[in-house]
Amino acid sequence: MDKTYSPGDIERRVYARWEDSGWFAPAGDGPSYCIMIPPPNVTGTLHMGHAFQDTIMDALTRYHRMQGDRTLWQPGMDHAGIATQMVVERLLNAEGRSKHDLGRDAFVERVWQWKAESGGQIAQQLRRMGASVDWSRDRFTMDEGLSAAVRETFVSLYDEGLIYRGQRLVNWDPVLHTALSDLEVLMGDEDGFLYHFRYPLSEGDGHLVVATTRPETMLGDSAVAVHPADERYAHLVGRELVLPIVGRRIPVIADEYVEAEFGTGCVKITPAHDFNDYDVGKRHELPLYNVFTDSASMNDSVPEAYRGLDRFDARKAIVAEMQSLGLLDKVENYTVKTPRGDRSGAVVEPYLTDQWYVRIEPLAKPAIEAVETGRIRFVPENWSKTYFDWMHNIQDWCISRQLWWGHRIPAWYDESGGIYVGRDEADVRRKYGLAAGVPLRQDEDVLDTWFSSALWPFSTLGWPVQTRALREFYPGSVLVTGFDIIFFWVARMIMLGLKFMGDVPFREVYIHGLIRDQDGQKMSKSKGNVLDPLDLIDGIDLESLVAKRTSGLMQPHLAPRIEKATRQQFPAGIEAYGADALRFTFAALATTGRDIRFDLGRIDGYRNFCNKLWNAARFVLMNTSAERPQKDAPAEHSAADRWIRARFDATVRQVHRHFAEYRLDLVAQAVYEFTWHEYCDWYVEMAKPVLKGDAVSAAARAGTGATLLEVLEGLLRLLHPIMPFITEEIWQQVAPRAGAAGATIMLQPFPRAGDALAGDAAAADIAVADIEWVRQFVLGVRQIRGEMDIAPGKALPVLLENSTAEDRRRAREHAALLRWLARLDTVTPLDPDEPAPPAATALVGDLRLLVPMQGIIDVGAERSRLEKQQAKLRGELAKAEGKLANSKFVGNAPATVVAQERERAADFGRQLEQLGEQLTKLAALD
RNA sequence: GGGCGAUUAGCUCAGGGGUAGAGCGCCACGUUGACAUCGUGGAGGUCGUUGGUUCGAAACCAUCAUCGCCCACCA
Repeated sequence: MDKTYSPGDIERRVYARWEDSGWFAPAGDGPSYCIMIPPPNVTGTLHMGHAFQDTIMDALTRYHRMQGDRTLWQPGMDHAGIATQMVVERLLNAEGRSKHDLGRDAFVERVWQWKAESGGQIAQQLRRMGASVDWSRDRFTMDEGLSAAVRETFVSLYDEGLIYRGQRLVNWDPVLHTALSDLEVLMGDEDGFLYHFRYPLSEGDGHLVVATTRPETMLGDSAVAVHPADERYAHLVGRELVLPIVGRRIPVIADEYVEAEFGTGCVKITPAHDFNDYDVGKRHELPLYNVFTDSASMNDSVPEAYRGLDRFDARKAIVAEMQSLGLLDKVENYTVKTPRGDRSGAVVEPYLTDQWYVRIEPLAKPAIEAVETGRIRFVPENWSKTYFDWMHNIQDWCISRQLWWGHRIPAWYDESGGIYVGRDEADVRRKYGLAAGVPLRQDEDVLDTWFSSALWPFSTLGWPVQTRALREFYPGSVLVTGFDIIFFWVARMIMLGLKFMGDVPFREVYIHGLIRDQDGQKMSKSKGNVLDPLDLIDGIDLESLVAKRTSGLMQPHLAPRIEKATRQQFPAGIEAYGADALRFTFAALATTGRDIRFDLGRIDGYRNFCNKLWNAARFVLMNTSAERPQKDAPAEHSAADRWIRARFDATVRQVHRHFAEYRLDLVAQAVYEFTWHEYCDWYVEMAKPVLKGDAVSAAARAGTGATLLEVLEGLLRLLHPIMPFITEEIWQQVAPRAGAAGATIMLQPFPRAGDALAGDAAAADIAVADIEWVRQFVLGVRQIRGEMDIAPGKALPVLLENSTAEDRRRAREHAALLRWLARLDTVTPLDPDEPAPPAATALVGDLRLLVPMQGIIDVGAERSRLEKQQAKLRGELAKAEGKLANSKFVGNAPATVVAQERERAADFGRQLEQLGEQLTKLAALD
């Protein structure tokens, strides 16, 4: 083995072997365990959020697989309608063509071609992360099977009256020319203006002043509304105004919707271009005047001067004309709530169109109950509140999109507009008894991408065919996802899963936090703070990193700033940390449900952790026999052996508990602590005198060798779910010596509580107590050494004062250990009446360790050292005594707490006494 | 306007009614045959504010402050 762990050489080889061997597929006859991957967009590449999420899912998957569960981690990708169409359109544009030049069929063909050539890069990147998904079951939402599931659900919902077609206002993206669901519209605060316009009365003098942020829509006004209780305007209700520029007569109406306190208390009503106005219009039976084209320029219904103008140009022109007419009352600066499409960034318009909707309430009801009754559990629990809030206020879901890439809506129209819904045209003709001669044309629209995503938990398993996989793996065990898609995806899966499978799609929903940069900023291309997980695995030099971050920017003028920040933060580029270090970092940061600042310091530390493990393994391999020990060869376990086994066992128990609670951060912390600070820092050091000492029996040597190997082998299995690569690589060498057989660590049993323990519990208890004593002893000597500046290499004599028989037994039995760990020369108990030489002191309970000072130690320094300890102890003692003197404490606190406090106070007292004695002796030397 | 979350060491974060923790960083010492991606020792915190509950609060409750996020139709 090399002196330093170098992941690059190992990871690809190890992964290829796992994949080629088919080990990711469900196996065995244990209970089913299933996680569905949230399908990444086919256009996507792996970002930090994916890498984090994949680490969590893979750790859970590997843990359960090792537990013997029949485990499936289902992979796949999403066709991502709008995103993918935009990518391919951009490519066409670069060739100087548009999708209309190609026509629908050729365009769709082109998208498939793009997918075959450049789509799904993320699958390769997932492999680099070590993801143990079952590639043999890989799915794509536009696969024939999944498309059949989409058609089946659509037809079924339609037949049941849960899907309908209707004309109403939708969120219209005038750039992409498609409808959007409410969720795809992002509301933002933007600087704008509030314009106050005068609308003259049609008869007599006077006018009303209306305030609007959207002057261009006034061309479509069909009323002005005031509040019914607003006395200022009560006399005008029912009269008419002349709509300026247009000249149309419009009524003044009264409606509760108006807030009398806002602005002038008069609102212009434009039913065709505002969701609220639409409702007002309905209540008052107002006419709708649509003034926009589908690109949101003015249509032919408006006065000639405005026809064809873009909406924002029209706005300026209308304000100018109102001003020249003397009808512009005033203009105020105003923060405008602006809706934008989440993909295009275009300002979205409420626009009157025919669209398909899912009637959501009947589906939402059981989905709410499923969470209320605990059939689905959110982790952490508080996300269920978010879920309920949304589900209780949910609106019908607009599922049609005016795109070409996606699942075409399985609806056909006859020449008079009759609607027929079926699996295909033949099915429709059969179902509705339409003769072959009746011309039918299919709906041009496709379905919202999230419609097919909502079916993912069962469509991937073969539904509507009743497959074995469906029986085995539905419902899934847990869904691992970010809170940002609870509405988009989680809620819809629950609704459709309950509807079509009659059961929840998963038992638990584990919601993880969002990965942010070291300053808490969201990572984004335009901020230039994106980290690519692959760069953390493989490393990247500074110039490549700068080039990567500054190329392809939407706003190229940001490049210099990004470059500067990048050069400052990564003067030497990014080191190659390896996938395991990255995964361990994610696991360690995976505290539930809060944002995560990705701190490079952490990954640095965990790379070192990999190296530590690697070197511990090197030590073990170099110092144990390659021969498997004979079954009946005499082996004898030392206290240290029993101690480390007990510690390992305690760690195993913790890990199981933390996995059950999805606390990967605590799993990581527990295994880190054990590996570094118990196994390496103490046990490996304790093993050295046994393995290398002269006066050691073969049986003792065998016992320690076996313990080193067996605990390491178990530890590798314990670490495997989080660090699959390095554990596999080491395990291949360690396992045979530790008596473990098998082709791969990933199919070995996960350590169970009790496995590692050797011998009876009583012996283990004694061993643990002895080793704790040894550690206190060693720490005491080291502290003297460190604080008194004694060379680490200098062997010291230690005298034991005030020792019990137990102390002397321990000192005798563990003399070799003490000498090695604390670099001691001799350990000598003093008789009770034997005079002690001047010495530096450390306490182990009531036992006083003395390091004689002649020539080594400065009396003054030792005194001030002891005085410092004394001061600390006095503080603690005062606190404890204060409590004990408080009769309320003694009277009310539980007896055990009081007893514990008494004990503490007594301990402090004794220690102070010891220190005091020692100080007196030192004082006598001055 | 509603809702949620956060506030603990210089930084990133655990913890949780009775002794304040980790990693990184910092200081000192160290080329002891696993590892300098290391070892040993050390310094460093009145746990955001103000009240309350309690024998006891960093933890529970309330209030405020600051920051972040989600939802919502005052034009």
